[in-house]
Amino acid sequence: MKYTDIKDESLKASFKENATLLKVPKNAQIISVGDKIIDIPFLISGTIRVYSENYESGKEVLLYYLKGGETCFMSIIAGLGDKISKVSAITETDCELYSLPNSKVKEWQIAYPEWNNFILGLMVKNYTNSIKTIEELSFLNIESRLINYLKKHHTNAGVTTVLKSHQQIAKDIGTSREVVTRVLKKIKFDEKSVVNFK
Amino acid sequence: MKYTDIKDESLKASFKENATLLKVPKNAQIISVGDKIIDIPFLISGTIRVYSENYESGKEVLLYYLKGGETCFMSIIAGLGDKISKVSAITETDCELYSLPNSKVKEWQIAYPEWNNFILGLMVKNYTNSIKTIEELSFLNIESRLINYLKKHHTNAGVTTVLKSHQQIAKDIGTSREVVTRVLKKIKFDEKSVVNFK
DNA sequence: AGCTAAATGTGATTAAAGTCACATTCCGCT
DNA sequence: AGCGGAATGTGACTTTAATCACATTTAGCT
Repeated sequence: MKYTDIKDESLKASFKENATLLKVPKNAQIISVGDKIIDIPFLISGTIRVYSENYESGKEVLLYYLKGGETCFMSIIAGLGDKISKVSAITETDCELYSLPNSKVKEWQIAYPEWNNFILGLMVKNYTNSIKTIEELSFLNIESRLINYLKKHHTNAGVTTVLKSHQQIAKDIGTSREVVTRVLKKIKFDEKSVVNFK
Repeated sequence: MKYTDIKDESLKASFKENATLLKVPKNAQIISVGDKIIDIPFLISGTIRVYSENYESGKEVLLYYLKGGETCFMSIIAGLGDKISKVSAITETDCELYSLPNSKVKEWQIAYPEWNNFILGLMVKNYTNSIKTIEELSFLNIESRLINYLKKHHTNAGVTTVLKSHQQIAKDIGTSREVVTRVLKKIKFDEKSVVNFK
């Protein structure tokens, strides 16, 4: 469920009242590890990449992408907990978003049953997703993980088209550029492939 | 926060009223992938291992252990969502637990602010934990993962003592028994080691 | 004490993925 | 059209961990 689907008029009014509309340019570092989380972003348009990074190795893992109508569960978690972000987030395109003080999350849970449902829905979706990621990392080889990635991150509805560079894909699945190039070439010639290339 | 810390008398009474006390023997498969989740376990005593398994490879990954006073967040998630478990759980020792119909989780969230806080606390703890697992799987080699595992799963307060066989440890961190044996031997001789062995 | 099964130890080999080093191709720009 | 930087392609090599195939040790039991 998206925050844009909220029906309760009074809740909608509260949201408007407390949220600040922000425009953020492409490639802006919205959150870095260690930042204090005071506001929760509710995306109107654009794409935000939420990821975890390891400074020693320079490696990253994608946690999820945020698109219009979505909000960052990790920010909600940080806002409810110690307020310190364990992850980073960067805009991949120009973005418009509402910025909501994290105190509202808890406050509205008591005041608005619909908000409570919304948060529970986020919790189910995001936790399930993180378990899936753990399973992928534990059980699948790079080829399968790449195939899953392509299926998940295509842009057109029917045809699977990924508009990213091999480098970007490599960062998302936590491997190197060469490996992506090689495996991608292998997949092209394999029957397995459900993915169409340019 | 543990469920045993709940203060609200009326909530405590509701819990007593709706929960069923169960005794489960050692090595009982409490939940398997695909099972319908109707009840949420609240552990009184004993240890339950919650894990994800891959049938093709026979591999597993530990998600977490449950001990006295704890409850299974994955069950709560399943109970709130499609009710189908994506994970498995087995008792590692004889266990005593309260079994609570999953419908109460949502119901009490509205009725009892303390319950709402309890669920939010679980959410923060479990989500944070799952992100940590993702980071470990992505960034650390087996040696570091094993060290982290030993630190986390020791039994005595001061001295790190793990009472499991190499086979069990291997299952938990998703590798093979030989690798655990080898790495464990290496760690013993390394300065790195913070772990005491028998 | 002696038997057995479980647990641990270890070398050799294989497989998967990461790294290095460089060639080639593509694409935006004036 | 042509220049330059980004993106892709590829061989060779290294590293890490998994697998195989046994040997040895330990612990529980009568």
